[in-house]
Amino acid sequence: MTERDLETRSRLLEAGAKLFAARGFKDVTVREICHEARANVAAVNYHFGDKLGLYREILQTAIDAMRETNDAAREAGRGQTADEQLRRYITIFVQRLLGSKDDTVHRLVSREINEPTPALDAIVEQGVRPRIEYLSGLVAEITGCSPSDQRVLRCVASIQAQSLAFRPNPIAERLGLVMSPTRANLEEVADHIATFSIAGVHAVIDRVPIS
Amino acid sequence: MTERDLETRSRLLEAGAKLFAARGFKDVTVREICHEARANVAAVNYHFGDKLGLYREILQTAIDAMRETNDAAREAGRGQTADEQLRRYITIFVQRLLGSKDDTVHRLVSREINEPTPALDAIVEQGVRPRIEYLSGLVAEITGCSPSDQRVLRCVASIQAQSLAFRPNPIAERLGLVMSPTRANLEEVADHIATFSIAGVHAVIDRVPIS
DNA sequence: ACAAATATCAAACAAGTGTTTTATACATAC
DNA sequence: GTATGTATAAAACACTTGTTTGATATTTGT
Repeated sequence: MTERDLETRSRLLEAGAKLFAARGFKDVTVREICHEARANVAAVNYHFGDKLGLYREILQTAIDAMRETNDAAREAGRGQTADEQLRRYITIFVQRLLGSKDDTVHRLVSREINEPTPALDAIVEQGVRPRIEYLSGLVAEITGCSPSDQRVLRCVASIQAQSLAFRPNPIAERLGLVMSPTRANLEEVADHIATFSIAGVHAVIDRVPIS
Repeated sequence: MTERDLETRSRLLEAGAKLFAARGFKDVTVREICHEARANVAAVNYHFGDKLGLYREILQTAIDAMRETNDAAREAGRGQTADEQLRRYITIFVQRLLGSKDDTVHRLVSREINEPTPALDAIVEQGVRPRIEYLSGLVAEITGCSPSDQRVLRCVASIQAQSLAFRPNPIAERLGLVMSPTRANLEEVADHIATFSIAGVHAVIDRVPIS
């Protein structure tokens, strides 16, 4: 491993992350990646075995970022009431999701959801499951139900779905619903999701007596 | 146009719809479609000009189905209170989305959202925009805000996001959150989204005074 | 300094893509 | 019946894909 090697290797990782996030695994060619990284066409196969090897390594850094966000969002709520923990979790999550200039991580994960590759398992186990389990625990505490109660899981799905919905996307764009990533707007969105969701959780549980 | 012609043409449409829904526009080859339809490789180009022509025609039937669902969901709430109109709209929508055995339509639209083709415009204008505008009007009526109020639009996004979230997907599957499409479960999910959302809408508006 | 391992490069490979061509069957109209 | 427009078929075309090859630098260990 020479210094130059590391440089080429990391340039490939960087270019690959950018392109995979923008257009998905299958739609990006190794030639594009190598051109973007100013490397030879054979570079990907030499350094990562094959295209999927490069993708896996890129995805792992995305997964690590998910875990980090997860930890930060949990930490933000320590010692608070369950409602407030939920609010802070949503806030941190939305800020990371919508507020960072580089949302490569989330775009990668989002792509993986819609066109799974063999690397999906790692995302689910290391990135998504911890998130769902924490939210389930929180909603269970709020409602007094079991974390595995179907009503709890539905609430978690509702919360998670909203958090992802406010990412810029071609449809919202075409509808003129540009959610510009202003700092103020960001807080408003996070506040919206939190308020909307907390009220939703309470309503769903109040509607039917706790089993 | 002989009878045999019509048969081949419609076989191509059928096979294309099935395959495009399952794997998206780019991932399906013309050869696959023609094989599935027991037609020659040149059949697609002969009958539809090119691959995109076939896709456009398939997608148009999906758009028509969206409009039909939209109309039915509106009709279901005639003469009711705004809250009840919203509840019924969500119910109809969720039933169509999750309850039909053949969800080709929604899978096609979903794919188009995540990897847009030149045909996305038609979906947005004819399928999505009417839906958003109706929901905006409804939420505006519930809250007393303008339909173009940012808070109203955020609520609409929250509602729509939840409706789409409960579709079976590889991640929910891997997490063991199998939402089996039972009839009972279907009603529960629709009820959950409606109750959760109506409470959410009221909470979001109560929190900040109406402008 | 020299040999061995490592990294880069241009070129080619094998497989697959959408599309076009050319020829043949088929139906319908005159 | 023959001509005409339509539909199907096999083959080839032009191009792109991920990957491999073999040669040439470059760095490293001694």
